[in-house]
Amino acid sequence: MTPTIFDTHRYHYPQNFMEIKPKLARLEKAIKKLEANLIDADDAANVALLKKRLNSDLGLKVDYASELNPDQLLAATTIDGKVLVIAGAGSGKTKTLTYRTSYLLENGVPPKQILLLTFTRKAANEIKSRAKTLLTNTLSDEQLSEDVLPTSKALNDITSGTFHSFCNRLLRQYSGLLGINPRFTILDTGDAEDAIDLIYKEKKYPAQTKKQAFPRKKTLQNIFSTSRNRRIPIRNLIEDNYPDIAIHIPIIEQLAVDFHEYKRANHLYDFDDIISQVVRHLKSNDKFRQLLQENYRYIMVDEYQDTNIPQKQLIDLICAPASVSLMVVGDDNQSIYAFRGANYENILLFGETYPEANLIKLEQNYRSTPAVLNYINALSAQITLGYQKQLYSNASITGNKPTFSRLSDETKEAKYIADKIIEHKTDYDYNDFSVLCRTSFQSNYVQLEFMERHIPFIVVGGIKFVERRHVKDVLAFIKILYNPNDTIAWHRILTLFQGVGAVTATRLTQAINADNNSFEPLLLPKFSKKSPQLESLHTTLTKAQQAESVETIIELILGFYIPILKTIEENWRERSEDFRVLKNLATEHSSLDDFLENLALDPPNDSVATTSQPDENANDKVTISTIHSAKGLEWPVVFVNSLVDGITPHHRSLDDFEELEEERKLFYVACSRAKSRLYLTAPDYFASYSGYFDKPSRFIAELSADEVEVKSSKKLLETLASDDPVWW
DNA sequence: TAATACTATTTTTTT
DNA sequence: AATAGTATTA
Repeated sequence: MTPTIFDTHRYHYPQNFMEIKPKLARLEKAIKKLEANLIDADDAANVALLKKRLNSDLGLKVDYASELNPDQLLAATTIDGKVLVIAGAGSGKTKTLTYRTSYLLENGVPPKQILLLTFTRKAANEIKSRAKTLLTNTLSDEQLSEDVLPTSKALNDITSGTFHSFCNRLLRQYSGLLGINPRFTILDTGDAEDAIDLIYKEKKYPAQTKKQAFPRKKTLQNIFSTSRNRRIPIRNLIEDNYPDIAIHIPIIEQLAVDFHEYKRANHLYDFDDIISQVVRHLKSNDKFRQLLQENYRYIMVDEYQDTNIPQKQLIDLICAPASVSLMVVGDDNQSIYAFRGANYENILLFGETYPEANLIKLEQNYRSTPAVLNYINALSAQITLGYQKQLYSNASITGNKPTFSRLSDETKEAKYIADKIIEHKTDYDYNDFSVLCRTSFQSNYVQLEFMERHIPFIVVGGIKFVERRHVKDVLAFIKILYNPNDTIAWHRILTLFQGVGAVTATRLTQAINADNNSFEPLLLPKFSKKSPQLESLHTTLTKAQQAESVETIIELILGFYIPILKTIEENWRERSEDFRVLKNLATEHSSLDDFLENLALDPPNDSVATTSQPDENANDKVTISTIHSAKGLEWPVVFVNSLVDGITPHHRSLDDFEELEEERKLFYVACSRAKSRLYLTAPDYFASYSGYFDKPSRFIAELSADEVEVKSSKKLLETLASDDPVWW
């Protein structure tokens, strides 16, 4: 093997490899087991099987065999049993799911029996609409009117969406059977943090010590969520990952219980509850479980590598009967959501969970040039654990090798990217470029540079529309109208007023809930004397309650809220722009619950404020995105910046083997977005409160120069040549 | 006692 | 920029 680009001995690697060795051994065993059940399109027996499936007199309308490659064809037409499809980057995963959906319908599977779970609602809708096109466009008008139209209409009856939207619907639809209130509201992460904070302050737990501060609400929410999604007791989680706060464990454990009870009492569900509560009901309620097992007979799960334990349990509970068909699709190289509780082991242990399961691999890549493909295959080889895979392409033109350039600082790095975009602009549109960043902060210099150079761009990732303070405020009003028990929303609104603080807000909320959720306590002198606005809040809410449409409700709320916003935010005018977006969204929804559900579970990620020049070049823009938000997307020219060890991989992941592996996969995701040109860049150093980083990313250093062209500055070599003490 | 003004500290990725 | 803790004001 050719020597690596830089000396990797200069990086320190995690030391906990030995501790997790037994776990890795178990995973390896499960992988081997499933590899033995590989259905390979090269196998003559499988080819014969395919012919039998397709050549019989089923009268299939779509010509599956000529439109799919042999492996895709196997995946699309294997409809019985449990199957894992490993779909490499750019291997036509969505296409395969589309054709499989169409194949199921053509084989007479009732659409109501199909459940399609995806990572985003957009992905689900894309599969459905493409399947519809497939079933209608390929046929003559004559055929269309006869048998296919009903089939394509049937697509509307397929249950599809994200895990969260599916479970949310179940909870509301089966509320009677489950004995719960269907008019619950959803707490996003920020709301959950506020709730935890509120409970902590109300309960006045005895302080354990003053020496070590009690953790922040954000940390607490994170601990609770991770504990549930990864099934790790709070105590173990804190001892392992937050040793500083171990002294507070008893209170944190109590707080977790109180938080849970609080949510149940007030009909509040956080993101984790939505899934976990359904799982809990599935386990304990036989009727509910049987009902779902009878309803859903053909289940497809996309992005399986990013499922967490409760999501896996949900699938397993519904798919328990052998007769239920399950196909999970994913790429173990692209599991990048462990921080959110995703468990990369799920996809690796599929063969252990379902001993009879089969494996199909899609390895032909339709996205990248061979030069790019060589590079991402080399990256893939660095990933320790996973299914055997080698992406290949039939493209004849090799294309350009990815390049790695080191610039003196972040400004120069941004300039370099802008220069390259201008250089290539003659051959490409702005739409064809994207800049992918490890953290949203890493895009700041790029944004500034683009603004100066008048390069239009759109920012994806980072603070989202619904997380903006003023949007959350307005939504709080709507939540109250839907679920007057939403104490978190009440608290948010009441503390907006001068003269009303946490204490008054809590008392008032309690008074309202105690009065059968009537708004009358707002008018009680003991409260109304605190702020004159309480009375006008009462008027506004009462009017809004009688309003006909979501739009009217928002108009009423804005009339009340904007004057308040003026007093608390300097840039209220700018912020008010977002309300236009909100009103537009409102027109798309007929009911409050529909509107709230969509904002919580399928939030719009682009808002007006994050685009550079409104209207001008309206549709031709460079995408600046976090790597996470870029998953599943592709661009002809991709830049990956900040490739400094400490940013990519992130310094918080350097000490843990599994976390470092995830960073590696994250880099793999970034690079595999590129179709023909891949530019990797790093500044000479990066300095912030978190540390000083000046080595190029180890992910660059580990590879040989065969796959990547290094355009190194002198500084890079100097950095690596100096004999730094290891603890630097 | 409650609200708010001020100060020090901390910010990876997100359905 | 947001949060937590502390000091000050009503």
